[in-house]
Amino acid sequence: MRLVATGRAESRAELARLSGLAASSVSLRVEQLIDAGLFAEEGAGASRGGRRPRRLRLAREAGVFLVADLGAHHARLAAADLAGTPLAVADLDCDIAVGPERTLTAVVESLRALAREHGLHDVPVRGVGIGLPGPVDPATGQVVSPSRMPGWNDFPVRDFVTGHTGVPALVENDANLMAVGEHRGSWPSLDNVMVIKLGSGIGCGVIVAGRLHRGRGAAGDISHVRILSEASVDCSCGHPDCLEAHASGAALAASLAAQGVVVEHPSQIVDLVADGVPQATSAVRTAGRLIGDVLTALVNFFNPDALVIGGSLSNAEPLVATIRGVIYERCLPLATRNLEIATSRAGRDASVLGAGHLLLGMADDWIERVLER
Amino acid sequence: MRLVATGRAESRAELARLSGLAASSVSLRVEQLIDAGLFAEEGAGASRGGRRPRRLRLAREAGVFLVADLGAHHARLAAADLAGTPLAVADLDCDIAVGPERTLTAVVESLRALAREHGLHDVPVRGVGIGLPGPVDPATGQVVSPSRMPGWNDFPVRDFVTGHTGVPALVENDANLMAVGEHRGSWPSLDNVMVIKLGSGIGCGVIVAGRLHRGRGAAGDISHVRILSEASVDCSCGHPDCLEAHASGAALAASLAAQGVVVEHPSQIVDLVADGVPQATSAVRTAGRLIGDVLTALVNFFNPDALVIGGSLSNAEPLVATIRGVIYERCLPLATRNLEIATSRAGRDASVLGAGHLLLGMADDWIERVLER
DNA sequence: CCAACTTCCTTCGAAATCGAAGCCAAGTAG
DNA sequence: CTACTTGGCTTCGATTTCGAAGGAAGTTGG
Repeated sequence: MRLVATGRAESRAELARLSGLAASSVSLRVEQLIDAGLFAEEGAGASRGGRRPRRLRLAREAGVFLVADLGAHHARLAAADLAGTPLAVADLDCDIAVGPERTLTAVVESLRALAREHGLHDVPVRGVGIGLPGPVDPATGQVVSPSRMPGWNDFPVRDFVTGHTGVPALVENDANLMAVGEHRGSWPSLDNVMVIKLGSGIGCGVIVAGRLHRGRGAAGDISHVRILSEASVDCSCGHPDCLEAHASGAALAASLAAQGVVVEHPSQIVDLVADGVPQATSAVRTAGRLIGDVLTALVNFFNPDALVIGGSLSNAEPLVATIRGVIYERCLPLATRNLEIATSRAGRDASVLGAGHLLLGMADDWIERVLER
Repeated sequence: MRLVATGRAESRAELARLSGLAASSVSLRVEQLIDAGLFAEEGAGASRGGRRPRRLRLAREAGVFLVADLGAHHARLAAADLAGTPLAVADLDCDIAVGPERTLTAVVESLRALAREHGLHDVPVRGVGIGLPGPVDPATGQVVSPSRMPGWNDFPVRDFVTGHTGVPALVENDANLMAVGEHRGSWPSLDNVMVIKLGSGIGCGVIVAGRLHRGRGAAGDISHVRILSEASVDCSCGHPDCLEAHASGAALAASLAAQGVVVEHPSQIVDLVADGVPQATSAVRTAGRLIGDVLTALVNFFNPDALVIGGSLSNAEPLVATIRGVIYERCLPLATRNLEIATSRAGRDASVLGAGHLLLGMADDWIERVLER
């Protein structure tokens, strides 16, 4: 089912090749899935020199996932099919600082409304995904010591959402969702990918051997590395000169404000850079150098196949160019020999795709239930 | 077979529990393995409240692995059982700079002699493992752009060794072997482990999700990260102020030599520190601070369960204490909350154990052949 | 147009795997 | 000492999976 959902297989024959199962076993199980209403047959595919395959796809009635990617003041909502492809999206203003109960209740309500408005009432909801701008304990689905989410510490987000919807819930850090989405959407054949999210904060998600690396829940933090800089700035974490305190969108906004240039959102910095405002360009280049320096050590250590730069600031070309330059200059040739450095391709829907992918990964339970019927 | 070799299972019942196979299937296959001479039954184990299990272990005649861990001027040789436990060890002086053919021929010959001398002539050799102090391409078993191994670049080490022995050969970076061995021997239940090898150079191996992370072959490099320091030193890699140029055993020896203290081998630095020679202690503390700074970023990023410090310098207590202090002070609390920082437990035999573990992992082919007979 | 491939998919007997039941050999409680 | 409990291991019929063979539906080249 996963092979069909990810688009890697479109026919029984491809399923057999990729899964390693015998063709006869594949046929049997595909038939079960069709009978259960999860798969649908859709015409014939292109011939590869012999009989044309009968194309398989997920049935529309197989189900949907509802996904919300929360930021500090904003949530991106989506209803997606089981492959993670968005069927309907919406934006919701909400202040995460009002606490988990109110925020999540509003989000779940809006997700339901979204699905209803787009004629999905007859399609069962198979899971809910929540992206949060803070560290999440994968075992419990709780937020742990978030810096900018008052009231959320140790709140059982997963249980709360499952309780209010009755379906499996996935709770994950926003950068991690983005990393899974980028990998699944744009680099599925690469094993090791690093995804940096440059927005008002600096986040990072890591794919190792094709799977999200969570560590003990804190993996992927790159924002509190000490950097070398002339001016000393204290970071919210209590240490001086963290990367985030110098190079995040929020830090850039503050430094621009000190020069008389007022910005409210990181995307406005991108606009200023595009307009050629010199203070903005210079600030962004400095940030790029700092971020690049930190990434140098991580690229040498982790030796990824690709480094993807996303988040709203990734549209500032000088920023990306500077990062790229620093990495190619300072890293070991062996580490950069085959390294792709690219900007996000999936864009804002990467997290939806990522959540869909992870939700499908925990779908074994309900799939089995559906098949038994 | 792997479960028995690693000591995780000692009876058919344990195999069934851990493998997920049905007890009846386990019994069948164990019988095959015993018939083929790979397993042996050995008395009864401790009762867990019912009938006592019949203990299983690898048969002596099942085979041995031959392992050589090469350094710049020295090789550690061992014959090990299929579990990686050393049955016989030896040391060999050899200069790696004479090139791969001569070095490997001598090593293979000495390994054969070692096995012969210890009465293992009747036991089949199932594989040969070679540890090298440079980057190895996992796909081809070749060394790639090693800095201190003249003549080895792109030499097909694996094919050469297989050609001269007729058995599967494993070629791997020395720090990687050590990492696998430490993980397998001392921290088998942890998923994510970082192992640092502090000797005349600085190496690092990474275990992610229980498996060795190789990246594109260069993963685990931490020695060419730029550090901040007053005195500028050029590194062999062409960049200034790499960690290795300041904090490796070789760098420490050079800096001590400049102060009139002559050392030839990193272990002598440990002796000097133990004797309380102030220049040595001070040098080692400075190195610890630099290494700790670099590790801080990596610990935040990778969020391991354990950080193991090995190599000959790991016996210098002030060095380890300084590293530990820097990490606990600078890392995110979330990253250090459950972090173990320990020194090597397996010591010099870690690489042997690691090679054995990896060789058993690629043993499917010959096991199948043995069973078919 | 036709024969000679290719590839896709299903059919059907063989082989592997499972799981319930039962036997075996210990510990344990009275 | 006996009866009961617990866990280890095997037996045997049911189920799943496999793989060779063959039919179906194409392409390719004369």
